[in-house]
Amino acid sequence: MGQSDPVMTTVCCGAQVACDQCDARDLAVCAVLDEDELRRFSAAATTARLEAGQTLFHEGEPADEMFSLTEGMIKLYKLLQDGRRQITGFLLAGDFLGLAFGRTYVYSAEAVTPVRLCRFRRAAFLRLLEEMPHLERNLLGRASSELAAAQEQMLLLGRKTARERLATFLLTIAERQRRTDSEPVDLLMSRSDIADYLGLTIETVSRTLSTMRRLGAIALDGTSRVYIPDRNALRTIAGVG
Amino acid sequence: MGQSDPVMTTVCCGAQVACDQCDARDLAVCAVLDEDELRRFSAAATTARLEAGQTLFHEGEPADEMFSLTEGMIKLYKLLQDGRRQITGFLLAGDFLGLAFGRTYVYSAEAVTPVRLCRFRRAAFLRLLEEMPHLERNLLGRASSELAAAQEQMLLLGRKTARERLATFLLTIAERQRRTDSEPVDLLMSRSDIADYLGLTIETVSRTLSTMRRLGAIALDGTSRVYIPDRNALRTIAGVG
DNA sequence: GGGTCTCATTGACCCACATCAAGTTTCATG
DNA sequence: CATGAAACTTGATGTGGGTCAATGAGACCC
Repeated sequence: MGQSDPVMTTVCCGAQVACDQCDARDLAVCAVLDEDELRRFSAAATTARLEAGQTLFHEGEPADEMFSLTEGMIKLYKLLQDGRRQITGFLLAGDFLGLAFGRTYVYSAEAVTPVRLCRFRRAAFLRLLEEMPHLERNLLGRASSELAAAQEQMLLLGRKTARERLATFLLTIAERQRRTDSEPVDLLMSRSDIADYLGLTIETVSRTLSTMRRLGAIALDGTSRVYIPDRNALRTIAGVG
Repeated sequence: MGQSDPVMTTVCCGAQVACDQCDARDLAVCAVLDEDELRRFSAAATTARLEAGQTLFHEGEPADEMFSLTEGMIKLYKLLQDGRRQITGFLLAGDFLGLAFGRTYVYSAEAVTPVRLCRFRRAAFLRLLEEMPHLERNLLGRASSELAAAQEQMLLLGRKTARERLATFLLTIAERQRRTDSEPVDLLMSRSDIADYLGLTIETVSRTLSTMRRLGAIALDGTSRVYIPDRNALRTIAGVG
């Protein structure tokens, strides 16, 4: 999947208008900019779209663009030469990706669903960063929470059982989607993505979900809709975290 | 280990002098400051010392101090309630820790060797951050590399075998210590720390090191001195990475 | 120099999860 | 609505690394 080139729809101008209508307007880095800053910011941006399965960039490629995700879901992953894959994160609207002070990307990025992004030339973005201290502070805050999430994930990968991993994963998704206890969550990604995110195989993911269903901890509607009748019960299974 | 309170040796003034003699002067965040900035910076700092095994802070405590490590090694870790532990990193001179925009520390920090640190009140540090854009950029750069390291570690924890984990670990240490191929590296930390960093048990760490010794990939001098005769051979075992 | 404490190594056995192999469901397409 | 492919589930079996237990090796102290 995703070996074709990304579809880059460049919007010539009218970026200001686009920002007003943007789903991520209050979530993304641009939320901290004033009107004038936003104008300069959006002038430096073009927009891009990808279909599900398309690759935005590969680990090791020169990192000369940075992105702000405005719609859809993107997964970040790293590969070993024999094809073993570790997904290091799923990004949603408002998330920033591609920040690299080194020369190359340190992970690959691929669309899980159709996505829209704002796209910046690296040099242009770094210039904006110098001009706008808010922006830098916001990115530092983002990096700092991402780091905390990464450490949480290390705890999961290094020390949790399969059942604890799945429970933790479902709770995290439920919180990100801000669903109440009775509303279902939408996984969006495949079993294979979940497995590669949790350091398991698809079979173990499937079996563990089935067991949790049998125990009444979750209910499944189709393959990607999950009901969590009692979040605290799941928290117990997750080993809190 | 490390349940006693940290020993905080507050140096009343003379911080400027201390900076001149500091091992980490060119490695730490202060490396980017000019003379005047450094004066203000060091005025806001006190110094602290910890013995091996002492705890600097615990996960969940209010994060009202931040630290720059100037000497020795500190480990960061997270715990599950039943005591399972994941070490998320080992810090050396020049590393910064405790940066938290949230209210509490997201990990615990404990001295592996005797350490010295510069210590800042959170509010004072954040004020310095506003005044000194270099500083903020430097921290963003640090956060960004830490994030890359964290993702590399997720790949290790989620997808590598015990042998690959150990090989990767030894190579990383060898690079951090900038040893030539023939010089030995010093582990400093215990088998239990290594195990909790690599998501293994002490027995597996020990067995795997013994196997690697038998294969000639490494030689051991005592328990913590490791010779790596051919780093490329180890790289092959590590699955490059 | 012997005692003891901690840490590391080694061995025997076990189990959670991986692997291999069928099915089964879902969904796109004519 | 039939058809095929891809994704998912389930079952049978294997195994890497965990668990439990014993032994060895330093370090420190009297």
